[in-house]
Amino acid sequence: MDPRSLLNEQQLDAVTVTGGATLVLAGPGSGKTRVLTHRIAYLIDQMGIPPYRILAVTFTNKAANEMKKRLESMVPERAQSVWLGTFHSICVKILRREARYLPVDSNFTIYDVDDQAALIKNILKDLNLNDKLYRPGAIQETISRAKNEMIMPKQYNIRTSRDAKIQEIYERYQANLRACNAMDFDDLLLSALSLLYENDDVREKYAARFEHVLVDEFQDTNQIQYELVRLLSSVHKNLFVVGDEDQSIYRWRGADYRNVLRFEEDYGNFNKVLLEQNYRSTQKVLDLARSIIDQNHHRTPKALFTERGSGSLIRFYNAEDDRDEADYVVRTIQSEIRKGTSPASFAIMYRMNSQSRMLEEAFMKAGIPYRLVGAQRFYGRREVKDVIAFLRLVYNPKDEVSIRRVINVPPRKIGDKSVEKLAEVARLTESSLGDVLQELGVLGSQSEIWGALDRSAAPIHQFARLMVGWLEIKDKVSLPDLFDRILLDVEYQEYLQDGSEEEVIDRWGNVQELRRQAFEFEELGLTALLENLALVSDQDTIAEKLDSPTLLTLHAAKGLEFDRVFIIGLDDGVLPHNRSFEDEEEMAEERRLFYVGITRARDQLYLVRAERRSMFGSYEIQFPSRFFKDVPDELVQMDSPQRSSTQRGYDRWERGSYRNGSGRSRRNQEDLFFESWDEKVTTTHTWKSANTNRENRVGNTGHAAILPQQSDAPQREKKTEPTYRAGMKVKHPSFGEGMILNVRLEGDGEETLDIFFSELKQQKKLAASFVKLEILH
DNA sequence: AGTAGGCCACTTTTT
DNA sequence: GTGGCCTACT
Repeated sequence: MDPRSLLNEQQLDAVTVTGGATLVLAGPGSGKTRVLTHRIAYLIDQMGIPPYRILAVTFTNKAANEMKKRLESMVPERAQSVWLGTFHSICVKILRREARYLPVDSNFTIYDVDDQAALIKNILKDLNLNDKLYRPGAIQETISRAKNEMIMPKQYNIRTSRDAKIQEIYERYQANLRACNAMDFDDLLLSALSLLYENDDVREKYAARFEHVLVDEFQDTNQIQYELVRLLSSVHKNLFVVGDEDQSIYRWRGADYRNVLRFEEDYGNFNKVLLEQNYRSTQKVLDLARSIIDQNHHRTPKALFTERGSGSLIRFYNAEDDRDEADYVVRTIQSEIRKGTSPASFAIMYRMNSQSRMLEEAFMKAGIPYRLVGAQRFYGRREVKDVIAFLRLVYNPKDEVSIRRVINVPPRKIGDKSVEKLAEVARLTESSLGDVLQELGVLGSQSEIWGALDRSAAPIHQFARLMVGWLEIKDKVSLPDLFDRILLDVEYQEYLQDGSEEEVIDRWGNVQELRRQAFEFEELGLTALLENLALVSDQDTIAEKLDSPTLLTLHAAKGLEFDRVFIIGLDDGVLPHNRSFEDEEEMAEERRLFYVGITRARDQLYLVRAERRSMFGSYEIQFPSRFFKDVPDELVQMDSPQRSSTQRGYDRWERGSYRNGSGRSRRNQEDLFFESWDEKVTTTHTWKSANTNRENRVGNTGHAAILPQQSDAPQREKKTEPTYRAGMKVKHPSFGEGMILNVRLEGDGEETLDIFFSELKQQKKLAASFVKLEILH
């Protein structure tokens, strides 16, 4: 293999650079993966580095698998010995090996968000906390954030009484994880890091082993991951990182692209290589990408260039509504396919998974098969989780979350009361739910616990015996046999029979898919299967070969490329998402997300938006994405019929006529609207009729193109001066007379009023633009 | 203990 | 619009 013939000058520099730390700043499509794989091959083949002394870390399994595949073709056999995987999988590998240093056993279970939520719910029940006030999901996120910042329960900063409660939950949560012999996603990284921090010999062992450490997508590392690679490369100091700050889209997950700057500080005389030649896109695509990303500050400007030629114009379609948007996409693809374009060359990208629905319907109607990445969440399906829970409790009988999940599946007359009783016994005997069940399974009515169980004793005993049976055979029979035995024992197939026919087929099909995986992992065993199930997301399990258009989120699109890319939902509030409106950094990230989407396209890019969009079952008027403001006119060709360029969505943005009508403020108004309505006034009815009216209006006029400017819809009219003052007396059509207590002028020009209504004897918060208030004096 | 019917939150993005 | 979850009934 001669790397010289396959690489450009910059790439070759990166591949062959020696001596310490190297930072490669790689623009999109600049051959980043090629550089990484070639470098690994080069180290093995030319530098004589033993493959097992190389560690390469990626963010997604997809990336890891891709690299594995390429490496395999370059240095056959030897490629397998390279430590190559995601941060999480590498950490698991280390943790299982070094379990003697850990508070868990080597067969620990990995808990996903659902498991975490289940655990938190149990704790909330124990603490008698209202799960409306303490939402398990929110607490889970809070704990996760703390862990990402390396804050342990004891260090948790308490400022409010709620913080105190959260700290208590956090503390119990960690204790329960330990008791369940389990780790959550964050623990995998955090425990690995503290293992290396606290045990010099362990750190030495790994750091001495890894002569070369390579990191992909370095801009997406968080603090913990940064520390991990720093420690793992601390002996040989051959750290090679590849990244692009413009493609950093995981800030919300703790990613900190400033790690690039930290790198520059921590490794004084490092090598820096810029990869600027783009091999993917046409110049038009790159021009657009550049005009979008150049609006972001604090970045290393890159001069991306291509030799692929100018290419065709970016096409823009301003859809009437989200159905029209989906129809446009499908229509366009259909006509291209008829012209001979391969269906697989298309990708449709969107901000939120929920946006795929309309597309799926349109594709189905057109009879075009499609490939959906993520979303559907195979692993989130009830039957899949059930079966995995059975396998997990066999693998790790301390796994209380899994036991609780399936102890009464299929229903065998074991209710909450009985489970709590068992859990109480476990607590008193300082054992686990699994231990208690095992004792019951073995001793039956001889067990001391038996007496306490009354009616549920028999069914519990039955389940316990099954469990003991599985534990006995788990090391003796093959994985598929164990799998079948469990399903037969609990009569799972029969259990799935109720429900509609398609549903049954669907569910059982999912179980069969798991069974197929059990066969696939027959050699590697239960540990590997469960690990794969925990760490490999749906994103990675999509059939590669399918010759169909791909539907995926912008996040999922990173690292991929397609001939023809649609980016849909370019509305303010969708992309950029309205949760980013308040925070400049988050807005910059939305822009990067858009940039990532644009740069996935090789030849043709389509930008699509919709003037109305159904959300939560009702229609909402949308305004064009503010990013349109940075799209140069000369790059765009209009695809919308009956539309002149002045009707192009973003002109309205320029006019500023709806700046106040950003998605965020509209959402707020809606919330306020709901809040302001008393239950007696049948909220939904009022709201629905408002929608129907709006719909009718659109229906009557036929085309959105000849609609009056949506932004001028009367109920959206914005004020720049407060109309109301505290102390004013007003009359509300439903609430009657009231006194204004407080007026707040939001940043977006919206007035929020606190009004005390004397008839209702109630204070209400109202959005001024939403209600017709008569000023009395 | 199981179930039906009503209520509600849901829609960022992922290992 | 819908699925998950709680409550109240059987």
